[in-house]
Amino acid sequence: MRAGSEPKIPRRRKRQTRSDGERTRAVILKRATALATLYGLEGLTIGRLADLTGLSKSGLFAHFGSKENLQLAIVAEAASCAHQEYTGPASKESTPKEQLWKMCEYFLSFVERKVYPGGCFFTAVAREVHALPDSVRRRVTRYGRGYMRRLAQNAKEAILAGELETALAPEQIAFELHALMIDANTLFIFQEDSAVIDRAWDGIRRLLGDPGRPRGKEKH
Amino acid sequence: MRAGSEPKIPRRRKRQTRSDGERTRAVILKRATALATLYGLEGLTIGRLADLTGLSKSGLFAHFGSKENLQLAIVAEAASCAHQEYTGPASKESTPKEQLWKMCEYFLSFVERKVYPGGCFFTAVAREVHALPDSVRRRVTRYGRGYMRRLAQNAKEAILAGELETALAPEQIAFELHALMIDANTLFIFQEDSAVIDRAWDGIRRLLGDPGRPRGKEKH
DNA sequence: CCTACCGATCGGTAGG
DNA sequence: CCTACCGATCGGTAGG
Repeated sequence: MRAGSEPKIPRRRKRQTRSDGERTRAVILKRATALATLYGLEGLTIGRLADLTGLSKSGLFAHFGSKENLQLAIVAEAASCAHQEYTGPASKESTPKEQLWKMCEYFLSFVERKVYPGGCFFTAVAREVHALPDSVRRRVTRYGRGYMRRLAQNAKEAILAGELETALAPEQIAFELHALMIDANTLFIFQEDSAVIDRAWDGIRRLLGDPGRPRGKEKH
Repeated sequence: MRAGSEPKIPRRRKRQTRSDGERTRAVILKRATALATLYGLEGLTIGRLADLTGLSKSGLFAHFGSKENLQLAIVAEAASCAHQEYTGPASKESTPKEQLWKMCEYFLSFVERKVYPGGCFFTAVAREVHALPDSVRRRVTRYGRGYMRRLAQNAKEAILAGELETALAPEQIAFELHALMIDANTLFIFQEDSAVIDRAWDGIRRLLGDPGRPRGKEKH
């Protein structure tokens, strides 16, 4: 993630076509999102991002029009990545309980594989909400609420389907799963303590009542 | 916390004595620490802090000598506040298990009373560790590890003393208590969801095996 | 503790 | 997509 180690976007001799411009934009966004997990949406300046992608500051700026639009595009990219990496694949499971398991498994795998150097994007930028433009703040908090609702909804369906025997309310299960996953994310990234992934699994197994289930290391 | 709503530090006619200077410094530090929980240690600029305290930029700067020293002083102030608010009082309890209860109680009370507008200081600045000077980063991460160790040590002593019957390792109990408290802090501050404090308590009670214990709202 | 400054960088613009 | 700028603000300094 050091500036010098990233390949620059190649200059082309002829005028770029529309699809070239879109490809450039996509490359910028992927790097920007990864970088924002380390330095935040405010700490990621246009100048630094321009250096990192090998464009001039104003050349990069032209792709977005304002820093606020850049931030909104980054949030959208992060949401898309999250859908592709953990929320989406979990939806393909056949039962609510299996979906819940996979939500946890894909999320923790996402963290462990360091898809983003700063771990979960929405956790990383949540701390900045007081400093962000309203539009950006709203989308970040909305995503967080949606994720929590999804966990609770899956837990509720699993209980109703008789798959999950528990004395706890679905919202309680959702909160505790969330706490275990998010704290594992944070401690893994910031204290460089990889044992926390296993500790999170220990708690998840007790919540979902399936202690014999294998950890499941396979990639998806 | 708005700039205009805070009283300025009064100008004095005569040259300030040493104790006046120290009082000014203490006032600056308290406001700076509170502000850092919202905007981070990097987002808190010397200019903004000077406006907020009614000093000139260089007048404020003279108290610390560099931004790094200011950040170190803020971290020390936050650690001192944490000791006074939750870790210290919990140490006065007679048994390890009661200490563990109080660690949770005082921490969640600290969050709920909004002692700092951004909640737990160390959680708030943990996200910035990649952008902070080495000296500052080390002290922040060291504090976090010490807090976790304290939870695990208390859990271990409670188990050895026969106060806490559990199948879990002390480190597992520490991690789960930490996760519940930190996620409650985060959701309380950033999603403005006060139900999470009760959800954290629900999880804590199951971990510490004392479901009949009253919540305990009294201030300390 | 102040005024008056420094070079660097911020987000953003003009014009091509 | 570029060069060449803009005013504002950054951390920090000189000198009192």
